[in-house]
Amino acid sequence: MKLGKDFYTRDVLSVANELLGKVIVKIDRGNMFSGRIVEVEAYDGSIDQAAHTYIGKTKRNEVMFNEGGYLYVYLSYGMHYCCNIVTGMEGSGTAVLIRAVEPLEGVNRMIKNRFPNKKLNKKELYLLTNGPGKVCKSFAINKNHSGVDLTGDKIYLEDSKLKDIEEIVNSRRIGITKSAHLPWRYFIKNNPYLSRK
DNA sequence: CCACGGATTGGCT
DNA sequence: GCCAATCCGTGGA
Repeated sequence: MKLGKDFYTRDVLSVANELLGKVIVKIDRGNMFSGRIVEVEAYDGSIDQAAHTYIGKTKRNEVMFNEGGYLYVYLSYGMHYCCNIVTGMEGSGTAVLIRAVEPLEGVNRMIKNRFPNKKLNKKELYLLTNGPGKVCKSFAINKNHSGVDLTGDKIYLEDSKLKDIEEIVNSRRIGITKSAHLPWRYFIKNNPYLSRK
């Protein structure tokens, strides 16, 4: 079942927690990609200097000020796209970065997107979507998808339960220097598709 | 106008 | 473990 508006228009930390285990789906001209979310990070412009929205509304970050339920995509280090789930009420400037997923459907096409001329062995399959840039590359998500309505049918999330044995843990966020102490990275303990242990 | 640096990745040591 | 690649948003002159 597709997650509705109410799921997204809540506080960012609750959404971040509950995104774990949910399935992100992209349908592009009949091609379906899907993956189970296993690692996320929360960003909150009101108190978090690492959030793009901390400096106020600009052309780049305006989508992140939408009400919850939109996709915010930005270019990282000049070469990788990263995608976020916008949360909260309009103007809150909060979002959850998707850092890693477990590939489900469309795996062969993901491999093509990530490694155009390469055959993968079993170990390399774990490198397909274990990082925010890798997820976007596999799913062919780019800046054109920034602002996509997640209650539509291009990109959306499906409800799904965590397995009984799975445990959610948290840590500091990865790759930032500002507000680095905030423990806003959430992930499924011991999942093989994490970007880091 | 220009300089700086970042929510990353992959290849090499 | 270290570091280059590569772009553009942002802020200061």
